Amino acid sequence: MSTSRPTINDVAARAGVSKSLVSLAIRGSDRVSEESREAILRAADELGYRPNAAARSLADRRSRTIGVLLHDLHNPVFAQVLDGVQEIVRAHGYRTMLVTGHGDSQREREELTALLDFQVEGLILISHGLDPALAQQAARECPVVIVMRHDITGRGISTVCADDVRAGSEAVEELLALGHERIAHVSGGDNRVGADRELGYREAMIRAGLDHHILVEAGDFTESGGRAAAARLLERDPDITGLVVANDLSALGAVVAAEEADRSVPSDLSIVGFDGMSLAALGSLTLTTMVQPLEQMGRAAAEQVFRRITSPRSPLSQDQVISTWLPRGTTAPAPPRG
Amino acid sequence: MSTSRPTINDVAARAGVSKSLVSLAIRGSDRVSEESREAILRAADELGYRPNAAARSLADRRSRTIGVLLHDLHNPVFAQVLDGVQEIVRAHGYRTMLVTGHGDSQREREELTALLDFQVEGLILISHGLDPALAQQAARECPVVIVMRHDITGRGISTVCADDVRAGSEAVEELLALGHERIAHVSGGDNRVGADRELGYREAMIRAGLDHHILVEAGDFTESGGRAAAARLLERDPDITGLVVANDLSALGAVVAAEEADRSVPSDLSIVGFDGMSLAALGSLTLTTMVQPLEQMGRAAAEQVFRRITSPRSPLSQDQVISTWLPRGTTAPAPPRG
DNA sequence: TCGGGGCGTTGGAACGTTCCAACGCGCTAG
DNA sequence: CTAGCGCGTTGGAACGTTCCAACGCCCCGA
Repeated sequence: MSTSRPTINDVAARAGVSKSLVSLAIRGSDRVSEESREAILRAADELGYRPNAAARSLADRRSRTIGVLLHDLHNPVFAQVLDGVQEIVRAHGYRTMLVTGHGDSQREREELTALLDFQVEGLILISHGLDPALAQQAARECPVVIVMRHDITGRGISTVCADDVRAGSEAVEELLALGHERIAHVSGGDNRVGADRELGYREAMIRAGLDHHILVEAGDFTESGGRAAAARLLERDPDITGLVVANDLSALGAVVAAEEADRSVPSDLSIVGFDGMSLAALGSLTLTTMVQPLEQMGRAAAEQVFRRITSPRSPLSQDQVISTWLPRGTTAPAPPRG
Repeated sequence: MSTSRPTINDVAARAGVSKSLVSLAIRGSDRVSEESREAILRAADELGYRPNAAARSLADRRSRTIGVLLHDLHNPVFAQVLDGVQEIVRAHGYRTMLVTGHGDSQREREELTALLDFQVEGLILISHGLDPALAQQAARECPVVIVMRHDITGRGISTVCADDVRAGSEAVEELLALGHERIAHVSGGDNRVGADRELGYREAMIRAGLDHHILVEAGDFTESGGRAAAARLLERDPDITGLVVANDLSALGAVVAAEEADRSVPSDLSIVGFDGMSLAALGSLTLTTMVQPLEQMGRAAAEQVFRRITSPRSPLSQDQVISTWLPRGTTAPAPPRG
C-alpha cells in the first residue's frame, strides 16, 4: 500500500486483467463476463479504489458538470431556484458546481473563469447584478441560461424570467383595489429586474391617474437597503399608505422601518414584496407578496441547458413565468383619509 | 481553428515557442524572457486559450480545491458559516466545491463520493444529521473538519463547535433571571447539537430545582417542525411562560405557533432561539437568541484544514467557540402568576 | 583562447483515464 | 473441415497539462 491512491492499473494487476477491462467493469458495461466483473469489483473494493474525476473528464473531454453562478447564498430565494436546478441536473446524471460572486463583478468574473476552466458543459447564471459582457463571453464556450433577467441577450444565451413589469403593475393594482392611492416604491437599484418592477409600478400609477403620487427611493434588494429606503420615503411623504418594495428581503426591512416610524403594518401602512421567499411566511407578520415560481424557474433553466447540450442547434428560448398575488399579513384596506 | 478548444500546444505553435515555455509563462514564472512572455500571452489571448483544469489537476496530482458539504442552503445559518470558510479558502488561492445533502444520508454519501473523486484536498462537513461512518471513511483520504458537532471523532477528524450544552443552560438561566419558571424546550431532534442544547436545558432546570417543570417536544431544526412542537407544548401545559427552542429557524416557527394559540410574544410567552441567523433580526418581532459566531466557525474550520494540508502531522484540534446571549424582541419578564 | 556557469528554452515522460482497432477463442453454418 | 462471427479481452494512443533533465548560448574570468 503506497502513499498515493490506487489507480485502475493497480486494480487490474490485482484482479489479473487488463486496465481496459477494469475501466469497462467500473462503468458497469455489460460486455464484461460475470467472473471478471466480480474479480474486478472485489479487487477495487479491497484496494479502496476511487476513480479519478480529473483523469476522466480529461479522457472523455466532458465534465458532466453544470456550472451555477449565484448572486449570494444569504437570500433564500436563490436556494429555492437552486433546488429546481439541482433536481433536473441530478436527473440527467450530471453534477452542479456552485459559485457565488457576492455582487462583486470582479469576483464574478473570477468564479466564472474557474467554472469554464473546469470545462462545465453548461452555465446557469442567477445574479441580478451580472455584467452582460461576462455572460456573452461565457456563451462563446458553452450554453448559457440566465435566470431573472431578460435584458442580456446574444449568441448562445437563453433566459428564464418572471413577468416583472406586469407583476409590478399588479402589486399596485391590488393596493388600488384595497383603496390605496398614495403608493410609493422602494426600487431594487441599478439592474433590470429592479427596473422592470419599477416600470410596472410607474405604469400602473399612471394608468390609475395617480402620476402625481409616484414616489420612488432606491434600495438594493437587501434588508438594510429596503429599511433605509422605506425610512426615506416615509419622511418625504408621511401620507403614504401603500409601499411596493422590490423584493421580499427589502420588504422585511421596510416593515422594520415602518415600525421605527411609528406606523403600524398593515393598519397604517400596507407593504408588498416580490419573490415569495419561504422565510417571509414566518414571523408574526407574514409578508404579502407577488410570488414567483422559483423552483420552476430553476427547473426550466436546467432543462434548457440540457436541451442545448444534447442538440446544440436547438433554438434559444426566452421563458417567462407568471407571478401571482399572495395576500398575507402586511396588506389591509387603506385607512380612512386623515 | 478547429471546433474544440485551443490547447497549450496551439498557443506554443502560434507564439513560436515550446509548450513547456507556454506552461511557465501562463503560470507567471519569472524565468521566461520578457519577449517570450509577451508573445505567448498575446497568442493565448488571440486564440482564446483557457487552461484545462482537469489536465492540470491530473498532472499536479492536486486539485487546489476544498470540498464543503452543507446540510442545505435554506437555513441562512449555513450561508454565514460558508462565508467564513470561503474567506480563508480564497486567501490560500484554493477553491471551494460546494455540495448539499438535504439531510438525506444516501445523498450525502453520493455527494461526498463525488468530492473525493475530484481529489479535494480537504473536507469541511457542516451537517447536523451526518452519518459518522461517512466522515470517518472520508477522513482516510483527506483532512476532515466537522463543524457544529463534536461527537464524531476518529483518525483524521477535527471539529469546530459551539459550547452547546452551556448555551442551552445559559438560555434557561437568562429566562430564570427574568422570573420564568415554567420553561419548556423544543428540541432539535436526533443529532448531537440538538441533544447537547437539550442537555443544557435539562441541567439548568435541575440546578434551579425545577425538575418537575421539565417539558420537551421534539422539533427538527426546521420552521415547520418548530411550529408543530411548540403547538404541542402549549397544549400539554398552557401555563408555560418560557420556551427555549433548539435553533432560530424553529424559534420563528414557535412564534407563529404561539400566536395561533393566542399567546402574545413576549408578554405572555418568551421565546429564545440559537444561532443568531441574520434574518431573525428582521420583522416586527426580532428574535432573542444565543448567538454563535458563525463566520468565525467557518474561518476556524478552513484554517484547520489548511494547517493539516501543509503539515499532515499537525495535531487534530477540537475548537470550541462561545455562544452569547442576545436579548431582542421575543423575551420579557415573566407575567405575574395567574 | 578556453572552461564554466547561468539563463532561457526544450522534448519527453508522467498523471489516470477512455477509446479504438485488433486479438484469440469457441461456436455455428456451409 | 473450415470460414466467419461474436464475445470477452487486450495494448496502445490520446486527452492537456506539469515536471525534469538536458540543451545551447552568451558572458565572464583565468
